Amino acid sequence: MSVRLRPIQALRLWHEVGLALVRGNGVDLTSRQLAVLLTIYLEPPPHTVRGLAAKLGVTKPVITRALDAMGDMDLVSRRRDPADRRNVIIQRTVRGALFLDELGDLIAARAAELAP
Amino acid sequence: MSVRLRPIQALRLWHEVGLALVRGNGVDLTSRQLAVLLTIYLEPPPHTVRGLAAKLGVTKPVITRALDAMGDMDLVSRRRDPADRRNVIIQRTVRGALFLDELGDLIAARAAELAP
DNA sequence: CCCAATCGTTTCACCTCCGTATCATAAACG
DNA sequence: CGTTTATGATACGGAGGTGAAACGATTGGG
Repeated sequence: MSVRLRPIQALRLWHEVGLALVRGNGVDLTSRQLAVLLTIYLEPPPHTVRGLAAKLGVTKPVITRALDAMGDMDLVSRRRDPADRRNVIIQRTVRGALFLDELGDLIAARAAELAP
Repeated sequence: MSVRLRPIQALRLWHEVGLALVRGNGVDLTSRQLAVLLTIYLEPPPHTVRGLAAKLGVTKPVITRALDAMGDMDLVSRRRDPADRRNVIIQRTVRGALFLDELGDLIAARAAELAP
């Protein structure tokens, strides 16, 4: 049980988590890359390059390159859609799920500290 | 009154706010720039380039350039410390305070929706 | 069939960011 | 004073991101 998060506490939450991500050792993602990753893991599949581009309001190459970068980090994977081979289906990976699990725990823990 | 924010809700919160920032028309900040801005506005002054660099675990040029960029957007301002003219004191601006007010409201509003 | 439409990728020129190294200025100290 | 130390800014090369445009691959409608 906790009181509603107030704006000042919300900023402190963003601040602390942002610091943890910036100082973070391993993965460092662009804000757009993180937005892509969260969309893939939180919204119902299937996910396509075009759909993600529209969702974020950016051009398709932005998505392609974000997927390249995160694919190299093994956070997502791609495969052709067998039904329509023009499409590319973006899939989750174990490492990506683990990364977001930890991020969710981090945010929730800081929120609990700020609004007990 | 709200239940404690759970990890999955925390991720949804980050996702929605991240989307709003990415799609947002106006100010476009790097995660490091936002971390600098939040530090300036949330932690007690005075703030110096060196102190901010240590706080974020980055080199001094990163801070100098972040301040350049955010100074152009009128989110922060700099002035020499009259006591020790080697130092630069980073100061808040009306526009920066307004931007962070709106961000705090945005986060708090989304959090209230997610964990009612 | 064939040709237009769709999808993801690639190319291009430009810009910004990063860290290292260096610089100019200013204070501290012998 | 002159030297050392400290601070912030700048130069530089490298890496990566961005949008616009063009490109292959694939589909589906006429």
